[in-house]
Amino acid sequence: MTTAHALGARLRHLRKSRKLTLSALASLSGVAVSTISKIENGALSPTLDKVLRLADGLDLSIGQLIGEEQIDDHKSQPNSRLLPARADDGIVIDTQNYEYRYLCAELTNKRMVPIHARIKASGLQEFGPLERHGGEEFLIVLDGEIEVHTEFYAPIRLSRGESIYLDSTMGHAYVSVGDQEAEVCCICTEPLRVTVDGQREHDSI
Amino acid sequence: MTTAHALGARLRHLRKSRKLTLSALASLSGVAVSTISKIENGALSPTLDKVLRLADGLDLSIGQLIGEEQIDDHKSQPNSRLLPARADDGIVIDTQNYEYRYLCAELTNKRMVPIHARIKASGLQEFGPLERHGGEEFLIVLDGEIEVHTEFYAPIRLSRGESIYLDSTMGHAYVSVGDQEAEVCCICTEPLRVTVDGQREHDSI
DNA sequence: ATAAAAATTTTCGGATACGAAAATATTTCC
DNA sequence: GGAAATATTTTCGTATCCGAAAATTTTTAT
Repeated sequence: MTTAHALGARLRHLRKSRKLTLSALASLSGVAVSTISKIENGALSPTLDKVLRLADGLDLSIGQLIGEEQIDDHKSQPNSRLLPARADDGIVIDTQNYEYRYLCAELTNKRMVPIHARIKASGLQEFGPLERHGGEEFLIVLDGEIEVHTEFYAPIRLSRGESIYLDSTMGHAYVSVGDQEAEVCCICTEPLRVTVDGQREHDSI
Repeated sequence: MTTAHALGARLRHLRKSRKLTLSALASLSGVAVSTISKIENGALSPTLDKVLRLADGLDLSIGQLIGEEQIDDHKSQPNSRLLPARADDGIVIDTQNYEYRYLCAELTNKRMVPIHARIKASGLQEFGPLERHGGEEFLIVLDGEIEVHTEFYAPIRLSRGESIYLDSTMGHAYVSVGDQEAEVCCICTEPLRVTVDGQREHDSI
């Protein structure tokens, strides 16, 4: 198992990147200098106790220290990305039930997936089986009127300006009401990977 | 530090709840029966190596085993929450620049915060200092026309149906263009905690 | 209730983690 | 370059982890 060695390298990297000396980390963590040195060199397999103290001293969770868990600069690091979506930007994807466009798709690594959609289906039987995927979604009606069908709730009508929040793992379908095709904006927390003609869609986040 | 003892209790609980005997877990994890027994009784402080093997045997991350990290049913467990937001639902919050409502606020523990807002400010000097907070946000113009001012980009105009995605840590301000107050829908990935009259707002997620 | 089986704890010797201090290596400053 | 300061590694004695097997406790079956 390469884990012991990997932890050493990782620890050294984390310590150095914070410009800490062995003794600085020793006093932060309460672990002896010599012990940290040996851990970094893979010369011993530390007890949990020491690892926890070190994680604490470095202000990390143990998962982050041993590399199981991502070190999340996401939250603290002030990013400054921005991308507007114009009226007809993006590739239009045409499916049985929706004609939709991913908004701001050029911006990658987003935490939300905004989608503009025109709802073609106007009845549940026309729609087919309910859709389900990971995460949560929020939808707001931009134009027209829709009906939201789900696995566990009675159908819900939404008109222009109204919105809904739901767990995407629950089966769901949006259909237009009336003769006009409704327009909506839907924001998901996870990429859809909807199947189109049996093929998996590209990542959209 | 009560940690050693706590880990023991936790481990025992996790093992029992899976109906595993010491020797069953021993063969799953590769840690000797006697060692597991001692760990459970707090009679020794295990090495990281053993803890990792145990976590692996129990199919947990180390953070989950020692209790730093939630055992996350979130991802696998299919939730089925749903909440529509009607045209005038929710409490209206009136600030200098925006008059806004949290949508679907009755649904808690969401991963996104949807907000409906009317943009009162119509110039940057009227707006005051740029806002900044954690996470990311997506905004779509429902009515009227707005101008997006940010810390690092030239102002961007958006009209009805257009949208923008940005990192909320970057300073930003939305102002209406023209005499009409624009209406927008904004979705954030983290609660805002905007200060109103110096007081921190309640959680909105 | 008693024996047999299974599960857990204890024992004990060898292996190894640990920290203080010594030895070595690296950096800083004339 | 050389001395002083700082940082890191090594040494070594003690404490403790670890696993095999023995001892004990708990469960099962009759």
